[in-house]
Amino acid sequence: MNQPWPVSAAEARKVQELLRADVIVAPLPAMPEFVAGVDVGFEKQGDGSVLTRGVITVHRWPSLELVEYTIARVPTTFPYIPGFLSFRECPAVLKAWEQLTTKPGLLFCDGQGMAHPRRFGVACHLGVLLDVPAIGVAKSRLIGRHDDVAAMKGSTTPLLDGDEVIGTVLRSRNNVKPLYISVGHRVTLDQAVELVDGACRGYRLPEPTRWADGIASRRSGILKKLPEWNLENS
DNA sequence: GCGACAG
DNA sequence: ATCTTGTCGC
Repeated sequence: MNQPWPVSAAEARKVQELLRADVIVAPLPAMPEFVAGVDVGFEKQGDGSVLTRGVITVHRWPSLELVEYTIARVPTTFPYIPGFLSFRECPAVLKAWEQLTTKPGLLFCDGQGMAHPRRFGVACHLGVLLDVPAIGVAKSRLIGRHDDVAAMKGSTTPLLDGDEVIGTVLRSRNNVKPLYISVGHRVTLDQAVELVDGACRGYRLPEPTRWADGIASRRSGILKKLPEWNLENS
């Protein structure tokens, strides 16, 4: 887990083609006691440099109450290139993982899992590196085609790349843009969809993702609900 | 060459 | 992702 990190898309591509063989698609044996939301944000520094801010929120299942969260910052080294997002975001997330007191047994990652050109999106990358079950929860499509999804919450339609099912488009809330769900690691697609749907509490994003996203993007709505927000935290 | 393109 | 205000709808 501490090999030289890719610096170019060409190197990153080789890493993806090597690690994709480690992705395991199998049912989660039992629901873990803790699940987590993973997301990333960026901070421009005065000198023009950029810091990547990784956030992991841990929740008890099935109440989804927040039990802990960590924030880690690292210099941003990899550019944003569609298909190579994980190489830009993982370093900060791995650091945030090391800071956790309670290691969760399932990750809700912001981005694609196998619904990726080489079947190795950020959810697969994190799941394999940490060897923890992971689900890809993306807010928009990277690749694949699909029919329109019914407007009612809970509706789904398969995401296809040719004749291969690479994910599921899920309407997590009435009349809102659907979510793109895919397997990250150690879960089946049907399970992933069921878990995401079961983790939604009236909002478009499942709770873990919503909290991690709120903290990573520094939205006051979520920040003010944090246990100790009067101090000089994040 | 042209268009698409997670965050 | 980030830069940014108000506004339409349930």
